[in-house]
Amino acid sequence: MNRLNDEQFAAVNTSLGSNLIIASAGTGKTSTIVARIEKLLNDGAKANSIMLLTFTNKAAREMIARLEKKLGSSKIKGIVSGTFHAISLEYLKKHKNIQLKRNSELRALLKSIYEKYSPNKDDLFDYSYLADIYSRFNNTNLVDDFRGYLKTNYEEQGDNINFYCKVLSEYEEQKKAHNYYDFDDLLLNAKDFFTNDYKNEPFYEVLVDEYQDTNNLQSAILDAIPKKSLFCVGDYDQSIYAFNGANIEIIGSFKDRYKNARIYSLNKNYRSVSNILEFANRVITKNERLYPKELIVTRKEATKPIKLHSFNLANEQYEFIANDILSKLEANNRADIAVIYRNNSSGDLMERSLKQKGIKIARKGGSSFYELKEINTLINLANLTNKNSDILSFLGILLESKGVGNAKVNIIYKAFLELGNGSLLEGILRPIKKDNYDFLAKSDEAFGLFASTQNQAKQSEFSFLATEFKNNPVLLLKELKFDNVTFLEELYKFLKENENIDNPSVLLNNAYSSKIFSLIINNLAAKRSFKGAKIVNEIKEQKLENIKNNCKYILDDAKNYNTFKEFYEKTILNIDYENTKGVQLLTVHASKGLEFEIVYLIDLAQGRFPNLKLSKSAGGIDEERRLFYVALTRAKDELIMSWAKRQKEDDKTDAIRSIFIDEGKKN
DNA sequence: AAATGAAACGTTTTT
DNA sequence: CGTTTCATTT
Repeated sequence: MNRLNDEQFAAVNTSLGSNLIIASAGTGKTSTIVARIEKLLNDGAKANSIMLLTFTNKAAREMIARLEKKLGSSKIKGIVSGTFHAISLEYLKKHKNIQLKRNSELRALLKSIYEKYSPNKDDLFDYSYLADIYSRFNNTNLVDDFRGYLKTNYEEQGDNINFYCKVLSEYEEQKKAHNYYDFDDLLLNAKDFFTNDYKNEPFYEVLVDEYQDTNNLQSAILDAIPKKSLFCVGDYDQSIYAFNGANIEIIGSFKDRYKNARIYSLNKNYRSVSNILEFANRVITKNERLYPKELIVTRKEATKPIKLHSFNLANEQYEFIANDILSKLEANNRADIAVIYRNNSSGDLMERSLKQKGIKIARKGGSSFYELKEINTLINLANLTNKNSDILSFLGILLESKGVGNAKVNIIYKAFLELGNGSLLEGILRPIKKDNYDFLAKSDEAFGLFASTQNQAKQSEFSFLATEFKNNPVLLLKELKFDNVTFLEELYKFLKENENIDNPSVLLNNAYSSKIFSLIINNLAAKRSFKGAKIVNEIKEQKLENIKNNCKYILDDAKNYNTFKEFYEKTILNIDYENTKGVQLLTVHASKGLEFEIVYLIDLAQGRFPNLKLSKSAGGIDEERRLFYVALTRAKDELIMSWAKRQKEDDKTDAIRSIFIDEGKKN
């Protein structure tokens, strides 16, 4: 779509200031943003004075690619683009030492502090819920401190609040000591940075895509960025991230918050055929209209009827859909077909049914790829070769050694740190030499376990080790068992050979083919192949194959980066590898911004979608309805809905079909 | 006191 | 499936 329609043209050519573009689903929002940037550049704006904020890094990449195709790379070089998080990191790391960490890793840290102080009471929030609340607080409340926030919102927790505050303040101290940052820290620090430390020229214009999903903190960052003009594009009907703090009021109150704000809307839908669009429109009009708008059909061709299939059992549904997809593969590309669901768990069984029929799939998200143990192990191993003494990576690796738990990891970690004068890597590779190591015992009570009389005898026990590692004083630790020692030696070998390698592809490939890695994944495959108290060898082989396949993705992806740190940060920011070669399996949330010729919308049982438990909190039933609307409007030509009365055979009651289906039906 | 292994549990969504 | 809990082992 190269030519702009009247609505788009008006938006693209608006003057500098505060502009909000209400872009309904499929109305050419991306083209509009791309055209706007092109116009700014033609007006003489410097590329590096344009900032483009998107919800995913993939979206940013695609828009930049489109601009590059149109204008050539030299003209657009310097445009600041990416998610709030990615751009924040970009700026912050110029001034600070930032060790970006995955949420799951930092949760482990929080957990350990939580458990250290935990009073034995049964009305306590568990650490994970506490982490959620804390994150919510950070993203939404810019006024109170955490204690005040808890007192206001969780008054009934009483004295527990003191405990929570203590845990979180120590957590913050720990993070600071290691320079650990999580997603929220990136935003919090970015807000500070743009408020106090940003000294360059103001931006010519800041453009924001998916504006309906910004939260209060992100909105504050926007306000803090010095700029001449703001260009926000969004659709309140597609606001689906309330759980993440997204505040629909931000788009709703645009006119009130910015003086002389101009509002444009894009209503002509180029994506979907009429019956799908009309269905979606009927559903979404049940929600309050924040700005008047309507979706206008432009595709007037004949339509295929929207289908609805009902089943008694979820598995029958998956089976049917797999067959239905199979029948369409002659006429359609796999990647033009999507199966969309509310909960990731729907994807697991759907995936299995499709695979059984030999249909290639590409699944997005899910039990996050980067949270897989094998992937984390690979990344942790590589991460240990760099110079910072990363206890979280060390913990991740050492816990895989039999007979080592949290407590022992700590002892070993501290010993290496002492022996390396503060550097873990040095402690493992080149421990300092002393006549005796009693000083370790005095430095921390954990080392009370050292006894100099035992030291000599103990050390000689390990003379069989093949490497220099046999002389490492860490072996004096009396709680190291035979297995642990050989495990540590394998770690030593890996680090020794890779300490000076920074190329992520080489480093990860070496980690992948290392002995220590094969030890770990063997255990992992064994764990995953337990059937009734026994390891089934056939399954184990298959799991091992799975693990290796998972690793291949990441080994492939690593080729795109020059330094390990760059790779590491990008994987955490979820700058994902392309996988568009199969039938697309994805959650509604992950489908945002995408479109497919054929869409299967599955598991539309009341309770599941809308999720009734959740609709009592956060965005409520309206948000669930918006989710449904987003799912519907992904479909270009064909929409097939389905649901089952029972998820499992032994479910006690039958579900009814989603009320949203009935809302969309013509009267 | 720490680690293990078996058994029960529950499971939204993402940067 | 991974996580949590509990009883048992080291």
